[in-house]
Amino acid sequence: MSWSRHGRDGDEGRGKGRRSYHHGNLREALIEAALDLIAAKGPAGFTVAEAARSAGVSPAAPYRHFRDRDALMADVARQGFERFEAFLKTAWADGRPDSFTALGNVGRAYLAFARTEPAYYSAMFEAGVPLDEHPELREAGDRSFAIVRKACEQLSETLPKDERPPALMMALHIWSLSHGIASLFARGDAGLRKLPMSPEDLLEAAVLIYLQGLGLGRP
Amino acid sequence: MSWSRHGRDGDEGRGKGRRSYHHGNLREALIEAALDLIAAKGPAGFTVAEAARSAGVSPAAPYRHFRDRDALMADVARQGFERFEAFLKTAWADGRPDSFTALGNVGRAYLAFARTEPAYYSAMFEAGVPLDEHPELREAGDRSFAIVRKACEQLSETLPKDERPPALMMALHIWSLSHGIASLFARGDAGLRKLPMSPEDLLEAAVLIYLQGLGLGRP
DNA sequence: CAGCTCATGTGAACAGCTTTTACATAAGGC
DNA sequence: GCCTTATGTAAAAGCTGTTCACATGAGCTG
Repeated sequence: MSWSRHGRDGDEGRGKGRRSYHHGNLREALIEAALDLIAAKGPAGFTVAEAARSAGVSPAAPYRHFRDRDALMADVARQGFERFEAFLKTAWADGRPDSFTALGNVGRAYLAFARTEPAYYSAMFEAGVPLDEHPELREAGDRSFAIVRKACEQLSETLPKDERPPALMMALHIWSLSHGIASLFARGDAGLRKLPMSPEDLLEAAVLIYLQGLGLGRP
Repeated sequence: MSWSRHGRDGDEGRGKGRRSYHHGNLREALIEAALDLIAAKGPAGFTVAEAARSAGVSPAAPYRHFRDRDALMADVARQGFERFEAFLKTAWADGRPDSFTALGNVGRAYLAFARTEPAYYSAMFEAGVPLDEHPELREAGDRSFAIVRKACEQLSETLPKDERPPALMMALHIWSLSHGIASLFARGDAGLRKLPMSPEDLLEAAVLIYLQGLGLGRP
């Protein structure tokens, strides 16, 4: 919340208590405000005007930093994918202690991200930002996917060469499963379906069964 | 498109060429207009005003039939779930020729619906209609899910009693997988990710591997 | 058929949103 | 110290959702 404005400190950060004409860090302040709004009212409830208000600037100011509403949303999503990638990478931990366990950790991390950062997750997957008009978004998404792909590759290679399933397909399956569970049962808290078990357990069971079917049972 | 207005015919249906004061079938005309708009511009692009315009009535008229924008969207989604249920039920075909094959047909039907009715699918899963405020929506969704559950039950029962996986869990897994693939790769045509295989093949492979893992390989 | 009632439409209005335009301000390099 | 340029404002146009009082006419009741 303390965006600091070029290092000078003062009593800013209290909503409209801004003194200088220039904000100093409006771009990030807007993204942060957008995140709060999306978390509170869903991706459709986010408005440029309210983000501007919450950053203490006029409704026109955001357009110095973003072409339009979609561009702001796309930037939120891009930032989300970057954090997502880092989060998954940490969970994967270069395949330690073993690729089987590590892949399970990636799955849990996927759901944990959807649950603890529902605003990012919404912007990334549910805001309907057209990927064709925001190629940087697609690339950021691909980088996240690459982690899962890498994990599947490494796990697949624990099998003898002629029994290895195609890693790309595995990755697509596990990604789809995780995304399905996340968007049906594990995003935020509003308007979601109830479940007789935790989403994490549901995903873990599915992955175990799936890997069993590939001949990749627990080592 | 020819809503017929109490059976009388004339040259209506040409946009604003309506003669009588009362529309006669506004409710359904609005739902149809909403579907077209959602299909064309996504769930966020749909506006009550434009739906009213396309039905040839004033912007206030829709509020005689729907409490607000969300209520209209929820009704579209409800209708979508009803068609979805019927569609899945047909694909299931009471488990013929055998429950294994029939479950595969249900999966294909799931994706086919998402692809051929992207507007319904959007309204059902991506519009962010709060389920708590529209219980009839949740119930309609549950009825669709029940088909998948039934299919899993019947397939599970082809195994000896002590080897049967819990049908509810199976159904959740397969539903999540289908939904994940549908929303990542198989809805409409805009802004989606490319795939090295058809979504149908991707899903079929996943389900086969999953069932294999449960000890439910092809009979 | 006359008349009443009620569902369903209209028009006008308000508030809020997105986005553009012309103008204001200040930061930083010459 | 001045000039350029990035970044802010105010005002406006054209949308939107939604509500209000009022208009219309379909169908029942007598």
